[in-house]
Order: sequence, then C-alpha cells, then structure tokens
Amino acid sequence: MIDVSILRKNPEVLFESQKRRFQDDGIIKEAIKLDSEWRELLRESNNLKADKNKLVREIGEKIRKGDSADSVKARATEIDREIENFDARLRETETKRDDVLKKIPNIVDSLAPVAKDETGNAAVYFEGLARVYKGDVESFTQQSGGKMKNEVSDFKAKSHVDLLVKRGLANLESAASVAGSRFYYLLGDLVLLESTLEHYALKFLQKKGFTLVEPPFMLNKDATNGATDFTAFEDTLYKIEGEDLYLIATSEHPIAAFLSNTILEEDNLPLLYAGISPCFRKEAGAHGKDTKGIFRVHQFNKIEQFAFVKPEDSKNYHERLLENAKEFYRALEIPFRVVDIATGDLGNVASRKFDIEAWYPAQGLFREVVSASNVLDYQARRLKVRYRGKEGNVYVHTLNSTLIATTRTLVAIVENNQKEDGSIVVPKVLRDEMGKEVI
RNA sequence: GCGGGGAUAGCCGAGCGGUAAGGCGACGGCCUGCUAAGCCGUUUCCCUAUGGGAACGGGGGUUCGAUUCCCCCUCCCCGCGCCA
Repeated sequence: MIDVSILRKNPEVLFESQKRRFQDDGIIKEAIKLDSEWRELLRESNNLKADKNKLVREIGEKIRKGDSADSVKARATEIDREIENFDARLRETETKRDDVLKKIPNIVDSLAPVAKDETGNAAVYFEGLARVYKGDVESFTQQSGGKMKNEVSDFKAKSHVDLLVKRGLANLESAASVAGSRFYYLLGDLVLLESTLEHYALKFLQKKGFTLVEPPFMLNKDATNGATDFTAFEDTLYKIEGEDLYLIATSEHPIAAFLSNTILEEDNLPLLYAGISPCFRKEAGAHGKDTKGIFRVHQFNKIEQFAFVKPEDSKNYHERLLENAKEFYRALEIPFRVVDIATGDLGNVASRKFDIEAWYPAQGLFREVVSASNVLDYQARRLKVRYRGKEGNVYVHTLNSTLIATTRTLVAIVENNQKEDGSIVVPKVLRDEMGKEVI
C-alpha cells in the first residue's frame, strides 16, 4: 500500500508513476476524492464526539453532587444518534477508500526501464560460458546482444522432459494420473541432487548472515492479504476447504507476515531471512506454456532471500540480494544474464525488479530462475512493520529474491550439464556433499 | 476435543462502572572534564493538529459513561483426552 500522505501532498508522484507503468490514473483520482470525503466526515464525527465527551463529564459531576442529570442525558442520547449516522457513512467511505488505496501500485523506481511490457526488459549483465547448439547461434547472439562468451556445439541437448523420463529420474505420467498435469514424481539421484542443492543453498545464505527459516506452509486470509494483494493473487492460491487457510505460493508471504504489527529497534536492522518451503501455485492462465516437464509446475521447493531494512538501505540491499544470487549461479557454473524489468512488467508490488535468467541450451532460451524485487515500504505499510527511529516510528523497506526454485535450477543443471550419453555432470560445488560426480 | 486460567503501551505490570497507576528499556534535554547517577520531557494510531478523536486480544451488547458487567470469536498457559 502506498502512503496516503503522498496522495494528499504529492499526488503528481503517483500520476507520474502510473504513466510510467502505462496504467490508467483513474484509480488515483478516485482515491483522492474518497480520501477528502473521508476526512470531511471524520472531522464532523470527531467534533460531535468532543461535544458528547463534554456532556458525559458534566453528567458525572452532577451525579457526584447529587443533582439531576436527566436533561443532559437526553442531549447526550441525541448526539449519539448523530454520531451513529456520521460513523456509518465514515466507515463506508473508509472501506471504499482503502479498497482503492490498496490497489494503487507501488511507485516505480526512476531508473527502471520505461516500456509497456516485457519486450522492454533490458538485459544488463551476462556471465558464464554458454554451450550453444549450432542451430541456435543466431538466436543466442540476439538474446545475448553478442556480449556473452559461448562455445558452439554439434550436440543438441535433450529436453529435460525426455531425458529425465528416459533416465528414470522422473515420472510425469503417473503424477498426471494421480494429481493432474504440472505435477511430478522425482526419482533416485535427482532427489538427492535437489536435496544437496537445497543444503548447499541454505549453508550459502547462512554464511552470508541470513537467519534460516522454515515458515508455515499455509496462511490465513488476513496474513496473505497483508503480504500481497489478495484479490490479485487469489487465482494462483490453493484454498483448504472448510478452513480459512491457503497454501503458500512462496515463503516470501509467511516471512513478510512474520513481523507484522511489530515495532523493531533500529539496532536490529537489517533483518535477513532465508526461507525454505514448498510453493503451491495454480498457474491459472498458463495454458499452453511449458505444459510438459517440471519447468512450470503447481508445486516446487524454493529457497528465498528476504530482507527488512531501513529505507535508506534498500537500494543497497537490492543490489546485495542480486549479487548473492549471481554468486550462487556462478558457483554452479550455470550461464546466465541479468534483466532489468521494464515498468510495464513490474507487477503492482515491486518498485524495481531484476531477474536472473539462466541459459537453457535444449530450449535455446534464457529463462527466469531468480526474481529480485525492491518493494520499498509498500508491503511493510500493509503489515505494519516499523522501527523506532529518532523522529518516530518508520516503516521499514522489504526486499525479496529467489535463490533457487529447485525445479527450475534442476532443469538448468540437467540441460547445461548433460553429456551426449545422457549422463548429467554434478556441479563441482555439490560433489562432496552429494557423493557423486555424475548421475 | 473437554475442563480451568489468561491477553492492558517496545517489555513488565496495576486498575475490576466515573474516563489508562507504576517500573524497565529507548530517544531528546538539563546537569557534568567524560561516563554513571540524578532531574525534566517524549515514547499506539488518526485528523485541517497550542486542539480534538480513537485505542486495554477481536467483534457485538447493557449504560449518560465499559479496561471493569454480559454474549460470541481468536490466540496463549496449565491439566486431561487423542495422535504422530
């Protein structure tokens, strides 16, 4: 949620932000109108309550003195009726205003590339040595802007779908018959690889000062609604029947909600959390995309970086979370690029977002493995996470970034590290822990 | 699930129909070679702000007036039951 005082004092900031997002500004105008109505009603209601409180004190005094208070009581009752009337209108207006206010997207960062959709996303960084099938060279050069090292290969890597099934490392058909499409059974060494990857990732973040956290895998509606815009997310969430509970779509939500309604001490900031959890997503509206395999699924495991920081530190930490993720994929020797997400593709919550896209040689594409967002105080305001500053309580800034979504990172390893005989080379950094070099 | 006890400010904790004590911590100030102690102030939210309003887990009710009495709900603690 944006700060109402911006709506009152600097609405031009919001109009400008909406323009950059290529979104309609009607919502801003409506919020301004509802807010001024609300303030007018509040003023009148408060005046009446002040009158009422005076009368109540008068009654108390009269009773103590033994005088009759009946006429004053009658006036107090009259005022009560008026207050009730104003308060009913006040509540109604407040609900409307808040509904609109919550839908106003975050203010975009002035540095985010301005474009109306993902075609305006800017690839800003490239790293690693990409293995490129000879038929994909032209496409690769275009995707990498010619800025990335690569070696051309005669060998076309098999799609992870075919390879994993053939090697007995996954069974998708059985999963489809017992749960539906976009589910999977992982088998054998692939499970071990996943588990090793998670273990390595947790140790990696712990060494960087993150507190490891395994959160609840379900949240009630209020908590979900604090962490995100529930109405916007409702389509992706699985609901538990007969309970006020939803399976989490990311550990970002329970971690964000972890400190809701708290006032932190300045010395305790920043707070860095590394969440590990399964993620459940309906993937509604994704029909036809990645229908096979484990790239886009209803359930996966994720290790997430989350930071609560002082406002002046958020840009710095955004960079830092991204650097952590880059370091991680560098260590795994997976080639990747970093994409600066365009204003029109940011989503309502982020002010700025960088994605890391790994190179997938079988698909011949860079695809998202990490998404690192600076949310500013947008989430903290909803959740009421503040710290005690010198000049009063201040909303913190929150940031989140994937470290690994296991399925996608596994696919990246399987595609990049496969040999012509179908074996998969275990990344060097995982070998000791895993106890194998090849699977 | 059953019975009993609880929930008051950042934390601890009194009040139990007349309008939120006190302590600790934090911040600001005074004092002071410096620190400590001491003293004063601030320390939930909202508004058009020298003022006013709201808030005692949440919601409803009784009352001129509810932290206090009544009802419903949530969570925590103790015991019992059930289960891993």
